[in-house]
Amino acid sequence: MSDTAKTLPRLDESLLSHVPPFSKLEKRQIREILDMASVRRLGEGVAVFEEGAPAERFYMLLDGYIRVMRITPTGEQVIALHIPSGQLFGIAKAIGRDTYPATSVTASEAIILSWPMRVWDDFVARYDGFATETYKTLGQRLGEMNNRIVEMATQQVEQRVANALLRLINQTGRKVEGGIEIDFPITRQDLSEMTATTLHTVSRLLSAWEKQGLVSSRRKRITVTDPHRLVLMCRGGVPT
Amino acid sequence: MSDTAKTLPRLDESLLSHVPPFSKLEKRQIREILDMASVRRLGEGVAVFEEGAPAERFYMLLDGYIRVMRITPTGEQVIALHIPSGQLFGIAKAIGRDTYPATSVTASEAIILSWPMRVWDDFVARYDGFATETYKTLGQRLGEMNNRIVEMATQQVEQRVANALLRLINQTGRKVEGGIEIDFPITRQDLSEMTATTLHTVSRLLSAWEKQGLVSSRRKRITVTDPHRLVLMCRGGVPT
DNA sequence: GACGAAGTTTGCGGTGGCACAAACTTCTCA
DNA sequence: TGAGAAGTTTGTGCCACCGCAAACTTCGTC
Repeated sequence: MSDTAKTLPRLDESLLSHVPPFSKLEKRQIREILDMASVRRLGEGVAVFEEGAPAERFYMLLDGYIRVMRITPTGEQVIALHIPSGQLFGIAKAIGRDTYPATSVTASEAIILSWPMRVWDDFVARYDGFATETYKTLGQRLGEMNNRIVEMATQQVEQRVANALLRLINQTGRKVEGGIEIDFPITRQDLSEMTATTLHTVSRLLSAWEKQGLVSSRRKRITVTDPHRLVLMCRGGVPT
Repeated sequence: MSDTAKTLPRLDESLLSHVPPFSKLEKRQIREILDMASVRRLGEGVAVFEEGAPAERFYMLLDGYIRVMRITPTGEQVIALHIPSGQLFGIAKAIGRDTYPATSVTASEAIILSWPMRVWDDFVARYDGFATETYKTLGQRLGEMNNRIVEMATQQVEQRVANALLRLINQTGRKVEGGIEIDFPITRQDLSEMTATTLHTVSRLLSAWEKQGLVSSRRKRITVTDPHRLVLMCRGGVPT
């Protein structure tokens, strides 16, 4: 289970000192927290925990990206959201659950800390700002889910895909020459699972947008070259 | 604003003593809480608060039903969920927000208590079990939204409407002769806004189901007469 | 009890985007 | 360097569902 945990060097306090849930703490407290943590370095596409499993640990993503997904009885996958580094995840206890509500998979190479769920209440009680910041990110995710529901209910596929792309570059975008690139490998299939459509339709849309100079893409990589015109796309606007 | 607040008699402790967020408290504490509360009795279809407005108060629904909805820039409405009596709502502070994330409208006549948001932190700190129970209902709502996303992404209209009906009778159902009735007035339009379809399609489905004896409906009232066969409908099963 | 408003039913035609299929490109690893 | 796997592109046919339209029913109200 915790194979790679011991192989890494002792963790430095600076790792957590600028991460919101811990930013108000003193060095001494961060030391305490780090000493309780396990570290793991994971490759791409590795499951951190599965939907329905007992929530025995909670996690902090130090580097990389996490994809939160659910699987239907018929085997279809739906991607709920992506988590960027610096956020807690798997915090079932915060919403009064004792099993994980969804599956978490690494969307890129990732480094994660984790603690046994039993120390959760301690964290909340002892560390100033921890609870507040945690519930703030919870609120953000809730808002995001809310938006997705509205989108799926009212928008066409084209607009949903455009929205998904914009959200990705906002949250996980990296400036490169000629635009903003999504910072982790993402396939047409992934994008289709985020927008409730098929990889074929996503492929067609991206091809069309590429011809119009809105995006440029390689295998598993997508760069948005003209975010502004992509925004217009979201409002149901017809191109050119 | 708070016109009807004073017209009601002094509130009895028994009102809150069995409601989860307060069930662990002593009579004395409940008295404190009630003395801080404003009461309002509202008719059907009245907005309690609007999306985006500053979250100045939080609410407890004592009787009736609340519909949580969002409105798109183009004026389309999407119903996010229904809240049954005994639950808190408008608890923006719990998710680190200072504006309401959605609009709340009464789905039936309703009686609501409310407190200024400034006492929220006091409630959390002073009253045992308040925070825990609050986050539990938050978790339930989150889970419900999550399910809706998966449904909308993977299921056909017929299955979504069946699911919505079942959810409604589970959460807000009332046993009547010949089945379980949804406990508040609900139109085809409402149902369509819950399932991302049109009132026409909902009407057609209900008509078909009525002929098959699955449901029976009058204007603004729907009774599920054969929940079991409706469950089969959700799995994509074709009717007899 | 008659009028209007609100809610419901039903018909019909059009279409967005899915299902199926097949070829092509890019990566990985031996 | 070559073979297979993984990911992408593109074409074709079709149908579930929406949009529009019109008639009908139920309810509230003066």
